[in-house]
Amino acid sequence: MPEFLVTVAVPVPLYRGFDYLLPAALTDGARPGVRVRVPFGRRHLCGVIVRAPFERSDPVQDYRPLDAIIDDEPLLGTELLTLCEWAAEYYRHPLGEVVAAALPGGLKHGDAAERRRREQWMLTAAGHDALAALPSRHRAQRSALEALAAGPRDSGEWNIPAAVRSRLLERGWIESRIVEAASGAPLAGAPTLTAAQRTALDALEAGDDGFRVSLLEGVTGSGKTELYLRRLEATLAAGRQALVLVPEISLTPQLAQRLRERLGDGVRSFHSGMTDTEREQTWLAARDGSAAVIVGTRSAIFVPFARLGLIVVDEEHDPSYKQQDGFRYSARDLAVVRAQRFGAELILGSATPSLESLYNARAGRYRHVRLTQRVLSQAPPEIRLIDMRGQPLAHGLSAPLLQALDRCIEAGDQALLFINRRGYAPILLCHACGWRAACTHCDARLTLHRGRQRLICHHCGNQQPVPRSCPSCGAGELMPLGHGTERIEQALANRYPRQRIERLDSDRLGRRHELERLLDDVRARQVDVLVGTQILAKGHDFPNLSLVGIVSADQALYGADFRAIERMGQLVTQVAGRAGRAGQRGEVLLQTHEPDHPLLKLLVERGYDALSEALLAERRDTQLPPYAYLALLRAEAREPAQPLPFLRAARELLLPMPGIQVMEPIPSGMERRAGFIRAQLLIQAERRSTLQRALAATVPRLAELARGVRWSIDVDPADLF
DNA sequence: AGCACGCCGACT
DNA sequence: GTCGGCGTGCTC
Repeated sequence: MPEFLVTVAVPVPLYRGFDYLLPAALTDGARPGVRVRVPFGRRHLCGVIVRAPFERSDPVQDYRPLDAIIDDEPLLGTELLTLCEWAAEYYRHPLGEVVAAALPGGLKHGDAAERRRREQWMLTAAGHDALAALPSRHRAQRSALEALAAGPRDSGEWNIPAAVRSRLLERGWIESRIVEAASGAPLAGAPTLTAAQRTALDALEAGDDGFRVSLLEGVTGSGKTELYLRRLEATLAAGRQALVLVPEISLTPQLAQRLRERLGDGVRSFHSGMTDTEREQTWLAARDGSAAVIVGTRSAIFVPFARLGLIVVDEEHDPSYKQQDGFRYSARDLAVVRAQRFGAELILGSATPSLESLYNARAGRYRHVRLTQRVLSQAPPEIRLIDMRGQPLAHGLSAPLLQALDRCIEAGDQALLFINRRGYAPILLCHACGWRAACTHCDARLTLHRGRQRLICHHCGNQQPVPRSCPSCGAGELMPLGHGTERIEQALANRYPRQRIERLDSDRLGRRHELERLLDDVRARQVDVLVGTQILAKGHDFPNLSLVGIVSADQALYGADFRAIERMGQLVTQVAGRAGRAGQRGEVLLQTHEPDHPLLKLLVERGYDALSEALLAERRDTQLPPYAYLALLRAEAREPAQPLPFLRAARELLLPMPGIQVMEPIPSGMERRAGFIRAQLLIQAERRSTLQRALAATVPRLAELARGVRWSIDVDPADLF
């Protein structure tokens, strides 16, 4: 009697398939995509069958039988499974780990794939009355009730503190109900499109249904979201589902709510801020077709769909679509692959498209749809450079910027200041001996955080108390050098004691409700000046800003990374775009010590289009992406002598491969980080396929060379540090 | 990544 | 004399 084997993807970092004997009693259910429990060494793991049963041909090899089959039906359909296989190949990451990354929480560990009934919260009649009568000092209750007044919310998507919820429940103002499936009808109708939006929508719609990629380039305020909505409506009307990706968790509730108003309550969120159960339920709801639209962050690219018709990647240029550790995939690039294999439509939206997408549009692979006018038709903000050289500065702020702030505040308008640096000051210096607070684990200075009274390393998270006197000479006065968001916030609070100054950076994002409340206050014009980092550039809507100040963008101009200027252009344009949205033209001031830098001038005088044009020409001349393909082999070890020899050995493996260039291994930008010495090897190719071939032949062999060295391969690296 | 096996230092 | 350090080797 012949024996049968199945290949199982096991969640371990190994580049091999693992074959298991299939017990005769289990033959029927063993299909690709089905989860199984398998013995692995001394452990038992949950894996996924990736190859249908095949007859055993090797009589010598010792196989172990699998323990059990978990699913009756494949949990991963062909579509998701082949996406995982493609991603594992392309990013050179073990398939078992890719599959594990695609499965949410409990499902990854073998929990039964059961759809629970869906619980929703809604207002009672008493709740409606209470909302009208509630004193405004009950802020938390009020905003919770207001959220429900707009319509029922899924228990997982109604982010309020448990204490507030139980208080409301006690008073009989809210109730929960179990619903079977999405049922709510849209609450809002569609607004009339502007002529420009109409033209753009026609361009998105033209041609047959099915696979197509459109790069929707639209300046801030040009109404991209309305176009997404139109295509989403059409997709749902055709009985298909849609996936909408956003770069940041904090953007999901906002967008999900807006979509829900128009598309009904089949809109569900999916992101890492949800509990395992919530994510698992949403994942299953998309898979069985009962969730119509999923709004999510990067990891949502692996949500399965019964009938996927449309993917939208909002702010497609955003670097957070690239995972920066472990399985280093790009959700935006996988969206292209997924849409193509599934015959779905893909819209890449941005006010500042990545050079990759512009290049693809230019090459005719993507439709290039432009929305150059703002809906409210005011002129786009003009960016004015402030030459800081030799100027007196108050906490990093020049006289012209401070004067503009004065005028803005006097007029009762709102201002935004952008600085891409958290904390109070990036350096703490001893005035007497020159000592600087440094991280003991990294080649980095510690950042002074005054609010928390701590010195913090932004690279490894290491913290220590702020010393009273210099630890080196014992005598000197310690002075903060440079400026972060905290310091600017404080300087402004001192200058404008009667105004409300708020800070928005990842340090303040601890509690989700806090962010939403702060944004509400900003929109209600209760905040006069908002100081923050790049979070401000990520699509939050501030309708009342009349002044945007960019404290500095100079770092990018000296930045070693080849994408630094592209990023700077995107950030500056995005932040500037926040200015002057509702009727009034905004003012944008950019402080710099490099007012003559040609690319900075180009951006300011002729805009992101012209900058991207120039950068593309530069990339072509230097043979960098998108005109070439890169992979970066990173290595790190506790022992300083280890990474480079490992990379040299890896280079020897790679050198004979045709069609690629292999650079000399070099120490990483920050050589020591979190106690590890790091180095990297850059591989370059003119064609994706030759790079792929070279990596396929060499990467699985690297494990043998790695003695005490941790390594990882990064295909299409986002930065070269 | 786990989890074992295996050969050298400070403890009851 | 044992407990335990983490080097290295393997996982169908």
